[in-house]
Amino acid sequence: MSEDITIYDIAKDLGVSPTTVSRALNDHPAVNANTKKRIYDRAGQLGYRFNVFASSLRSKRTNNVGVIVPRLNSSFQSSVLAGMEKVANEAGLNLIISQSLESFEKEIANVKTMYKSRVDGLLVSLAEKTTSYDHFKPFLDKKIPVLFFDRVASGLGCTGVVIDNTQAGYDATAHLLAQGCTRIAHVLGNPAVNVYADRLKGYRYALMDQGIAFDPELVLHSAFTEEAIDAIVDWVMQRNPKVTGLFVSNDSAAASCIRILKKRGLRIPQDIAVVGFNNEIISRLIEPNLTTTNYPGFEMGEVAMRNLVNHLDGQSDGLLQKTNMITLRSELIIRESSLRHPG
Amino acid sequence: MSEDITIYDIAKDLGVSPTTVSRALNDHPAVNANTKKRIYDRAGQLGYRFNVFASSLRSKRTNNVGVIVPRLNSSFQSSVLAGMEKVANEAGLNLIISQSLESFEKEIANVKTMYKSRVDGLLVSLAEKTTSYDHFKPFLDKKIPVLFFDRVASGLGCTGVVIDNTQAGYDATAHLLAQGCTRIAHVLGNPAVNVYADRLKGYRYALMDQGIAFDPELVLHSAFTEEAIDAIVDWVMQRNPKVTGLFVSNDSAAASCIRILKKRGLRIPQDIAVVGFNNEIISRLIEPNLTTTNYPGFEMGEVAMRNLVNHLDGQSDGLLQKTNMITLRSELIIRESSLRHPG
DNA sequence: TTGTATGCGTTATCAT
DNA sequence: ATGATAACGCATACAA
Repeated sequence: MSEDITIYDIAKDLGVSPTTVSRALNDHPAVNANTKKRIYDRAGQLGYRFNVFASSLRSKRTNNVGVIVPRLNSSFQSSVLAGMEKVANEAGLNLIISQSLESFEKEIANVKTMYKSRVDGLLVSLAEKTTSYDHFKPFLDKKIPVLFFDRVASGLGCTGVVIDNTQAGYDATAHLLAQGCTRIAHVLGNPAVNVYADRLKGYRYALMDQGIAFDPELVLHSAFTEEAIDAIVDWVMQRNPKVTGLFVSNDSAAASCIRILKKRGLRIPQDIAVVGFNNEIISRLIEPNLTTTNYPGFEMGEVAMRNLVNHLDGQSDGLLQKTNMITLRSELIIRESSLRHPG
Repeated sequence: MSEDITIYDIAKDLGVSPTTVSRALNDHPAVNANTKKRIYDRAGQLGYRFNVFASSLRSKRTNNVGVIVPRLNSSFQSSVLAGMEKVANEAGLNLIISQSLESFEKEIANVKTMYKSRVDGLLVSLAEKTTSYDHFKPFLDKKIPVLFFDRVASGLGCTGVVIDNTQAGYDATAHLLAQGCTRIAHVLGNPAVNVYADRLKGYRYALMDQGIAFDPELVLHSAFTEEAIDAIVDWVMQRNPKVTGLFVSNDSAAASCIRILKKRGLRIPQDIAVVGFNNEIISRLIEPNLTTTNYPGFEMGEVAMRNLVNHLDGQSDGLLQKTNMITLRSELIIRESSLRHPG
């Protein structure tokens, strides 16, 4: 457990003041290039390690930003994080990542931990079960920036990075209609979450535009847990008249539905055309391949982090305050699970 | 941006010394229960926030532990992290998580970041591309504990938490042999990684035990990237005499292979029986369902973190030093993709 | 361009 | 059971 080298050691060693060493190591412009080089080199030789705690204590900046996601085990979230990490690295920020596992309690605990860790900013995609936003209040009170991505909180005055879920829901439904489906069932998650609420809205608009009456009997709220999938399929098969199109707001759930529907003797897409959401890897492995909406994960991560960085650097106080929602492009990817009229 | 409350504020407010406040907040036994309660309450009222930086600066402990995983988007890794988080929470430790995306360079950068962050300990599952362990030297030099899980480094004297990959590889191969496959191909990742090397060993032992000569023509090293999958299938189909069993050391790759093999007109398992590895969700969605080896992710996370915690608490200096490898139980899960003789 | 002095908020040490 | 004091390593206001 060798002793840690400090800027005092380097200073003494080189016959300069600790201030100069500090400045040199922070690449301060007012330090002689020569001196700077000598200090850099000596620091390297001595195995100097910058003390983030002393620095944070003094400067009141931690260079840590917190990220809270519902689940880590999705290719979408992994892409988001990769995008965030890229931008954060360039800006010299570290990421503290945690997952809420869709639980409200766990999200509250995570936010509290982030607060105690004194992150400079927070990036959040809300848990499915989140029902209020009080847990973010300490951040807002202290004016620590909070940005949301994908699953955003409304009414907090925080910037959000999203896709146009209403449009995406509309496109998915319109596609099913164009394939000749008239009885289209829609399965979504917690309707308090913007992504599900908006897609449902799009579903209704698309029906409306085709003069088809909205039937609440064709809308199901599901927890999307493994156990819930069987219930979804049961529900679908019990609809009367028969459902000919199924729009599930989640790829894994949609894929599982396809599997079970096939087991029960239904042909996809002839008997039921199926559309998912998110373009997870599974959508290209299930048979038939799943029609879905592509989510720009990496880009969403980049944009969210870039905005936070700009805010922290004070480059965009005016801009960010006014920006309330940043919308990225998404697209419907049509595959065999919904293609009834090839061509 | 209200001013932060410090223990001095609480002390002044209550007419006690800052030392007492510090002790009370750390639940020091030598503080009067009454005083303690008064301090707790007042801290709450004033909105006091513990300053981790001042604390870390003085105590030289950060209560942060770093975790580096190859990829976050797998249900296995997500389980591992959940297990780690559970134990870490109970011990009052925070997790700093980062992904190497299987890249050696990125792993080096991650380790460096963890070092600069002064984590109290490090938990690592190596990247596929990692070829040396020099980047861990700063940790070892400073006697900061490094533990490996799943993909472990040998020769560093660090504890590792693993499953018996040799046995698992043996069981998978023996199962294929029992199903009547004699020409069994094996596809693995970087053979420098223990998990692949050991499973290959198991594959060879199983063949040996059935008196079947090992044929290097039946072993393929793959990067397991999306692009590499087609190459795997091409390779499999070019083997001569025909391959009747396929053991792929990765579930997603195995699932993709099944999909493509089916497209090319082969029946699974009649023409080729397929076995994967890891029991990822995909293994139960692909058709036919994939035979695979179940990995105890959550438990692996718990065990690894528990060992680190014990080490940090100095509870087990003797024990951990001597423990070099902790092996958890895994099991072959037989599903339709390899079942040629039902019963 | 460089240096001096001080403080950030906590905990360790020693004392009472 | 409680307190006084110093120290952790760095950054900054001010001075030169």
